[in-house]
Amino acid sequence: MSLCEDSGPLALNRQLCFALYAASRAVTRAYQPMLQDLGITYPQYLVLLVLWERDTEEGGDAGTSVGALGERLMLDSGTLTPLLKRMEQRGLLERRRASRDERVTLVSITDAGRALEPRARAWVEQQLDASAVSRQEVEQLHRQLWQFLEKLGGSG
Amino acid sequence: MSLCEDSGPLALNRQLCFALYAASRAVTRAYQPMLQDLGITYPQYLVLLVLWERDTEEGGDAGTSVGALGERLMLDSGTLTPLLKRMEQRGLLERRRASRDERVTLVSITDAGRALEPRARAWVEQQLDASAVSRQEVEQLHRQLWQFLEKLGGSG
DNA sequence: GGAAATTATATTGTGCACAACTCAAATTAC
DNA sequence: GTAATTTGAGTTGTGCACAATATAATTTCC
Repeated sequence: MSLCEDSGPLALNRQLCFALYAASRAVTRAYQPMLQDLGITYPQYLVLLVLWERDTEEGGDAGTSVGALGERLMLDSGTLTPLLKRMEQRGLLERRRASRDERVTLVSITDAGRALEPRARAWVEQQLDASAVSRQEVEQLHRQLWQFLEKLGGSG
Repeated sequence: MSLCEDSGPLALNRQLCFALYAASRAVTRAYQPMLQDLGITYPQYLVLLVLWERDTEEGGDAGTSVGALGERLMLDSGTLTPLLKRMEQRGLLERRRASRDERVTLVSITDAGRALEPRARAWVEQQLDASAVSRQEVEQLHRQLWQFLEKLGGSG
């Protein structure tokens, strides 16, 4: 790919920032068949991943606050609030105010939301098996990305 | 980071897809001070990178078609057309129809657009020098991302 | 050479991201 | 105990992404 080969004063860094940007969108595109089948979007899927996870923990059904979701997904309320409302309208989750602190909105998964988990899991497993990318490559890339993310966060 | 450590049925793949998504947004955030200084957005910066590059080639000023830009940035006309119109309004580039083929819109950089290049380059160089991430790490991550992108494209 | 198919861009509509702001509830300081 | 501050969601406005569609110019095929 020519983007990967040429050089120039801005080339090195552009390529990392652009490679990240392009790879992120490519992965979202790769998820589209599954997401369309489930009737959700990619960020909605990420929200479900967090809720599914909390759901299987003990004492899980207290709900997850919008703030906790945002910290986990690195998204703010301006993104999450309308997204969660759409998911609530589709019956995938419920939102209610916390009685202990009325400022907090607690989100909890519904049965309809739970029902999507095995379908998503099956698809992901199948993709990993069928993929040209080995699990080892996936793990290595993942590790490097988190190292990079931590250094970005630490240095500004 | 707990996102990087826990496990579960959907964990491995989620972490790569989410790591890419989070890293891409983190990089965009890291560019914000420079972008705000130049008065542009991140995708607009990517467009300028392509135009700056073509500008320094010989016979560069024939302009770049919307299609060529889209292929390079992996974006379609639905994204590019309004973005390019905003950049045109800010005087960073010009759009005109190709005389050889009236379907084609040619984009060419203006002096105002050219003037941003040294400022962007200086900032990027400075960031690379000041960063906690070594150039070697940047290069390795970049290489792996392109390998991954090529495999994604090849296998679906 | 004219109808049909193709191509390049533009338009429309939905859903993120995110900055900036509002507002109410809770905390703190005094 | 109440005024000032902080905190957690929500709102508003701008700008991507991208699917689906539209439109007009070009090419292809008889």
